[in-house]
Amino acid sequence: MKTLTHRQQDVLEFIGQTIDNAGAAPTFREIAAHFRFRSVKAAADHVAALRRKGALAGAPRRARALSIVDAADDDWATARALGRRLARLPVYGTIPAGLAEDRRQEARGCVAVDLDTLGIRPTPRTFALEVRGDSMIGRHIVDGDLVVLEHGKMPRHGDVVAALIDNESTLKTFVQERGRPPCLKAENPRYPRLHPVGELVIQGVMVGLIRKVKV
Amino acid sequence: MKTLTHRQQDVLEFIGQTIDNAGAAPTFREIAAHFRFRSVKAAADHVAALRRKGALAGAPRRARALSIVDAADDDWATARALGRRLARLPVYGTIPAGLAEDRRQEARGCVAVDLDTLGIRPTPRTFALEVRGDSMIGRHIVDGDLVVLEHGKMPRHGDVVAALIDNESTLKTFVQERGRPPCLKAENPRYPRLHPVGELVIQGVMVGLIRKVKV
DNA sequence: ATGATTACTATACAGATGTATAGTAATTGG
DNA sequence: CCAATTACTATACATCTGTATAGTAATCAT
Repeated sequence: MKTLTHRQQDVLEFIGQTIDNAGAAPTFREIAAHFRFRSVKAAADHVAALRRKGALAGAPRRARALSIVDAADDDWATARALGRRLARLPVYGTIPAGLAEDRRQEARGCVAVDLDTLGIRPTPRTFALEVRGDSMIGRHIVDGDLVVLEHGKMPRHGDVVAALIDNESTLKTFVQERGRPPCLKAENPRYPRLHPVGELVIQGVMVGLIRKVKV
Repeated sequence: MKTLTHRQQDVLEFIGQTIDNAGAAPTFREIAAHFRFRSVKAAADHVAALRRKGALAGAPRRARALSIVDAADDDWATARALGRRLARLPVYGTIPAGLAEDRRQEARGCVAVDLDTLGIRPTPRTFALEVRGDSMIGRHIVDGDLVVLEHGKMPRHGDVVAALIDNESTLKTFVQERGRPPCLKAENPRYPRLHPVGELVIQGVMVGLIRKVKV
């Protein structure tokens, strides 16, 4: 990655903020107006420099077609194709068994999650679960945490999964030891039960976590 | 929500896909070309209808400035008022003492965080810190977690704060007992030291946490 | 010292783009 | 039946927008 100058970072940040706030990239003249450039070319030059250094992507000759290449990525080229997107994930208290079509009806609310931040690809079966209780305290998941899960994903040994037990969604660790049938383990000594997987439905595999701190 | 006609849903879907793929909304002429309209007005009429019904937002008279109002929401009107906002927070490995102007130079990268999700108001002094080590394991903050902090906020008893100790940012719990000077406590029995607050700089108070699960 | 890069001013232009007017045809609700 | 809505065609226009040419000045590495 080529280093950006201070000014170029300012311009990049303004473009990013405009995309986030207004939903579309600014024009050269809008950039020039913001920085009080008297010439459009100044903005165009900066954008050209940011393009050359790989920080900006998007087809030329098109209005407002700029998109940011995420600075957190090591490889600018691969990130260029992405372009940040937000997903609105339904939040459940308990997940109904089938996870049917009318999920929104059952959802308690919605969370907007930045997908690049969590590093996940969104599927229609990605959802969030508000954690109740401390059954997963051993994995440092506490009451009130928002766990992002993916439905239909194959769980691997050690993955945290949501399972329907006693008509309630509970988080458990998926245990798969060779020569034995897979089972679920609670990460709290107060809940030492092992549940065989065959008898229950695994509703999702954990891919991320969001914690709000009450202030 | 007013119902959309089939054709309007087609147009809406095309606009959404273009935004996702190309990073910017299509122009009226691009919409017309895709649907093989011979007149630009056809596309303009559709967009006007989608605007009227609340499915599309964005300033008029501006090129490619359309943005989709999320269909997952029950009430279009409320969703429009919300307008999701993202903040780009700089991510630090270690925070320099002063938290000076040229923060970006020191930042390791950027994370986009949805503010409504974390329930915080962004300030220019909001930043993220990637957690190294397990000094806060007692508060269920583990290695690799992304802690969102606010600089300049008054810490209260029990708040998690970032402090500069031995030229490195460390997370500690702020302890304020009456009749005693405030001090910092590590939430790990292996680091039992208490640091008096007067001798060091508190760089931020924790307001949120993001955890990516490696899959 | 010299060429390259950065960071601009000033002006200009072709084509892209949103918007408007005028009309046609089909469908729908009252 | 009639008015409103949908779904377009055809043409036109002002202005928005990206790009270009021609400079100036400062910094920096060779």
